[in-house]
Amino acid sequence: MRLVIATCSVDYAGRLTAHLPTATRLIMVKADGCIAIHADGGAYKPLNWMNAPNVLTMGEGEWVVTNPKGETLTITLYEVHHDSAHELGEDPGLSKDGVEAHLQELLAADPTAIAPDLRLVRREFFTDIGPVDLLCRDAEGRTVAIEIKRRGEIDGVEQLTRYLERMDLDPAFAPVRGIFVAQAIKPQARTLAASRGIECVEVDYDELRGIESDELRLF
Amino acid sequence: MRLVIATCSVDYAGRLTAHLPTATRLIMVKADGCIAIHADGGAYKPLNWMNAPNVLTMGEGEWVVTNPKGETLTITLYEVHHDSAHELGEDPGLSKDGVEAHLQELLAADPTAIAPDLRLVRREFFTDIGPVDLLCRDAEGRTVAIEIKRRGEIDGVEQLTRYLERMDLDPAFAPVRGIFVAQAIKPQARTLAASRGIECVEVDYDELRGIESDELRLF
DNA sequence: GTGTATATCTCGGGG
DNA sequence: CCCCGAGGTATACAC
Repeated sequence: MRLVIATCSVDYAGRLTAHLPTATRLIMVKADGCIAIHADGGAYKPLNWMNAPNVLTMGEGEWVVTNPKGETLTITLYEVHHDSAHELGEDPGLSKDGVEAHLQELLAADPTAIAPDLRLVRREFFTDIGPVDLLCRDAEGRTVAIEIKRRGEIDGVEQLTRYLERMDLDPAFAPVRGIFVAQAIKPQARTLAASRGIECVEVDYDELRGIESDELRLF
Repeated sequence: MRLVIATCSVDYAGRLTAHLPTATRLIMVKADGCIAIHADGGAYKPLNWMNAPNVLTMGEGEWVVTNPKGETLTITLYEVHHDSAHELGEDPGLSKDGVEAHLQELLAADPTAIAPDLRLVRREFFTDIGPVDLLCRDAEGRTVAIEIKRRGEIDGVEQLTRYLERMDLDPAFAPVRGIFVAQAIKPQARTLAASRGIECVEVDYDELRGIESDELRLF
């Protein structure tokens, strides 16, 4: 990784055009070729950047980065205050816990946490417009499509609505019952769901993990 | 801005928990207090970060960052390879061109670029679920709701559909004609729009700017 | 503050 | 390659 602190101006031309007036900034050049220009504030997002793959041409006081899509980033250097290079090596990468995938896993293992009469038919059931998180059947033998979100907002209801619309076209499934599941469901999402006949269920992630642990302990 | 290259491990506990095994990385500390940990590759997003406002406690071989929401980032330092601080000063900020706002401006100035019989009634017409980009009337006197996007994807069609549903409840408007406008419209968005009776129009940004320039030149 | 829409979103997975 | 969906999304802006 190369770190350059320089007084510079920057121009990006690609999906949009953007210009940075002259000021002192950090230019970060990573081993994979991607470049980011940071100011001394404003969260983690750089002011300008260019992802790999790209080609970096370092001219006299001007760096030009181009990528295969025809986007260009032009850095005009007026003064370099610092320039150092560092060998970092491969990064073992980040491990995460607590995201939707895990929530889906827990609920797939025990759909009765959503409603007592559910049994799982498939996880990630593919319709031609995308995957339904959980496909179940209820006590009456009705097909149940379940959309799981960490946070229950309007988007998720829209998504489930699309799946329901689609599956209702198939007589083998129709009429499909829809359940929207999240750790917390916002009032507007709840209202929209209600107006479309979709049930809402809130689940507690920690509690689910607790239940799972308890069940494991029984064996 | 302080730049530290160090062999370290990192743990984040907050909206989720995440762990980074020991490796050499860049730790960037910005003037506003926000911290980002970068590997030597993988685009501009840091592996871990903590935005301002937060409190950084630098102990012996361990930095702990906490924010008001109770999230914590713990950096365990094993070896520091580089440590430098730099005065960057205020950044004048980025100016952009070519985003949706400008596209909307150009089309508001001349809705006939969308369809020859349109005349503008209002820009940013507020319904109770959000603003319609352009509200027009056509030659037949029908109300036309127009949603403008840089890239035409399914979300935009959903958005326009919600506005149309809403406005159709008002007899003063119904039946509302819907037009989805973008520089390029993806096939699935087109299909969804068609199934909902929404028209699709692609516009060329450079051409619009050209037309605008021509008109200005006439005066 | 909540709600809504945007982003050069980024990033990853599946067909 | 595109499409789709998630994100510790972040960010801006209206109410």
